[in-house]
Amino acid sequence: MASIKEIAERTGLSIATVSHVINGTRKVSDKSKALVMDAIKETGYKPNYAARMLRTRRSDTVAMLIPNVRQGMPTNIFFMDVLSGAKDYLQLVGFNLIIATYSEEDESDEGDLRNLKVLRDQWIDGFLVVPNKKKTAIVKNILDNNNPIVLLDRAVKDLACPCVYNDTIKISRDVVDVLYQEGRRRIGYIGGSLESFTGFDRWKGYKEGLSACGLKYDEALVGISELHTAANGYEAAERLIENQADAVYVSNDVQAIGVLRYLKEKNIRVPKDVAVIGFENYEWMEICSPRLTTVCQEPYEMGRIGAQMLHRMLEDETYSEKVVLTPKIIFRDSHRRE
Amino acid sequence: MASIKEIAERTGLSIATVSHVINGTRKVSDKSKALVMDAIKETGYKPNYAARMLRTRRSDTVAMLIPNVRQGMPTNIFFMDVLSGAKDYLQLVGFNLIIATYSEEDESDEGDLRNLKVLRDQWIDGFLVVPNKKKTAIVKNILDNNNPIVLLDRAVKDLACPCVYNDTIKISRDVVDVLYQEGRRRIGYIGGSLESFTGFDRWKGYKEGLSACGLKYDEALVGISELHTAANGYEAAERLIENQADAVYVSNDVQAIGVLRYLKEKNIRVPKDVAVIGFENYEWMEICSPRLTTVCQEPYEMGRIGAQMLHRMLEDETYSEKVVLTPKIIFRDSHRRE
DNA sequence: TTGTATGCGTTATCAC
DNA sequence: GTGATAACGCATACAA
Repeated sequence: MASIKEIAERTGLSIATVSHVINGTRKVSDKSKALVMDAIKETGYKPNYAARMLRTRRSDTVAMLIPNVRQGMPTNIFFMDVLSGAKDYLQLVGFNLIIATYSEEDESDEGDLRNLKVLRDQWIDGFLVVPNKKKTAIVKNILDNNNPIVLLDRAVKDLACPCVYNDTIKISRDVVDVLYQEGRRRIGYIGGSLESFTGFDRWKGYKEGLSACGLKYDEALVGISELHTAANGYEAAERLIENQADAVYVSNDVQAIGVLRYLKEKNIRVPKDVAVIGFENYEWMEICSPRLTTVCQEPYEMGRIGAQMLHRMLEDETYSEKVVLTPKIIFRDSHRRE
Repeated sequence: MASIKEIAERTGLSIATVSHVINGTRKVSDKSKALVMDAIKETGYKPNYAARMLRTRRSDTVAMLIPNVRQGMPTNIFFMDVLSGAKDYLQLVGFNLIIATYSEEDESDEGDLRNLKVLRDQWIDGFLVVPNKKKTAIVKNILDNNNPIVLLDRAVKDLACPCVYNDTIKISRDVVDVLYQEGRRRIGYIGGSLESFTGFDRWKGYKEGLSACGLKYDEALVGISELHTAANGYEAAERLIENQADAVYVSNDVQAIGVLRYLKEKNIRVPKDVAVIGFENYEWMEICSPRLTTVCQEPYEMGRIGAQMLHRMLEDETYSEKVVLTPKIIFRDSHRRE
């Protein structure tokens, strides 16, 4: 591998000049410039990443930390889209993106801090993190080390750091309102753990939505489960239906699968007997019977904007912002009165 | 940030000894060892990644290159699983994983080579690549630079490099056989471009399967489209049904969505009127009507094995292997005679 | 407009 | 068992 020294020798110029040509960091005569360019082309010279990094203390690399994703799960579409958004932006501005995960189940913070090489070695310029309510240690660790960080998807309220997240509470209120407008009065809720950021907000919005409509919050119509599995959704649906729910807001895609399976098995007509509104907006929701009305987040945008914010933070230390995205409801057939 | 020099000073030992303690690379007295460990703990010293990299010429970082993924697509589940498998293994053995994508549409090879920073800068220890039939330039470029590479999902036959892929031809033959055993005689095929590795093999297996059953290959029962979209699947289904297909093998998940939508709209009963076998094995296929019988690949395994192979190549230059995975058919309800 | 020389933090070679 | 020191390739302060 050719080095800058070789280019200098070939061109009869100094290392300094060559370096300045490469980085455009001071005035160089056109003649020298051309000389250097030619030599670079001939030798196929590439600046040594490690050497540059050692000198400049910048790696042009950011890491994205997400919770461990289960195999074959629709949720993976969400994370992949977030990832794509971030990656597309970073690739554009010449940054590398490292991907790492932490375990959602493992309770010990120390485990993550020990296992995440990317946190241990201090060479990453900045972090994009999808945080977990139980695992704020990772975020704190990054902040303690004075590393730039942008939180994705979930805002950590007691932590003053930049983030991009969805206004889940508002959209959940809207969902309830839609169902109410369609004449539903026993509107149920199925969702994930209240210990999770997203689980809590979606549930909170549901509750607020009820009272905005003048409806009572009824535990019998609420199914919360720690794990997001189709089986959980199935069981929750069973209970809600037994308690005469006439509408269900399922606040995550995996449980929605279970809910739909239950309704189909029991020949409960959607939306005639029970209206359903789901979460996330994937193509496959088009082929449910009937086509599923859902809340639509914009994961790609979230990733892209987050990466952009982080990039800006790397150039301007004082920059900090909280960006709130507004999810939309995609109206299909499963919510409306027939 | 504390450096190795500081540790040396604190302990009264030399830099060399400290380095050897850290790397376990030569005998050091227990006493010195303890001294160093203590100093490291006190100062929170971390070896400088760039400096080490500069010296050793190893980054302990590999990059995964995949085709650009469209937003909200089930295919993303597949890639995310591949990614997870690779990442889990690499995280375990202390490697970083960089993720980058190339555009499937962009015809110019040069575009990718120019835009992919990870290919330009030569600091990645090895590559995991999901190749594209039209874009072998990326693979060749990596090989030309003498970088270790493992191909994922798709084997490039004229290129002798290690890979993990599925025996798609065989499983496609099996799919046809299953439908034949169920009494179907007008078995159609819907899939993606024959210009793609996967598209070609699935189609080839279908064709071979037909002749193994003594059935004629009939163009009227075959719908190939360049783009994998639900809309394409829809149109293809329309044509096949008009031509009296009594079974359809849809060889990718996105088009399957379109096919199912068409059949539902036209009230064509599955599997009574038309049997359907799909591809990929995601949870949402459970809630189709009826539950969709599908070919099941193991993307997570593929990623994990690929990473493992690459890791081994980095330690042993002579190592090279081709691993063939065997997909399975997940039997649900959409294939069987009622 | 250009060149010289120093140092970034390691690892590894050689010497003791 | 241990230490001194060169070298990795680059960016930059200082000098000309």
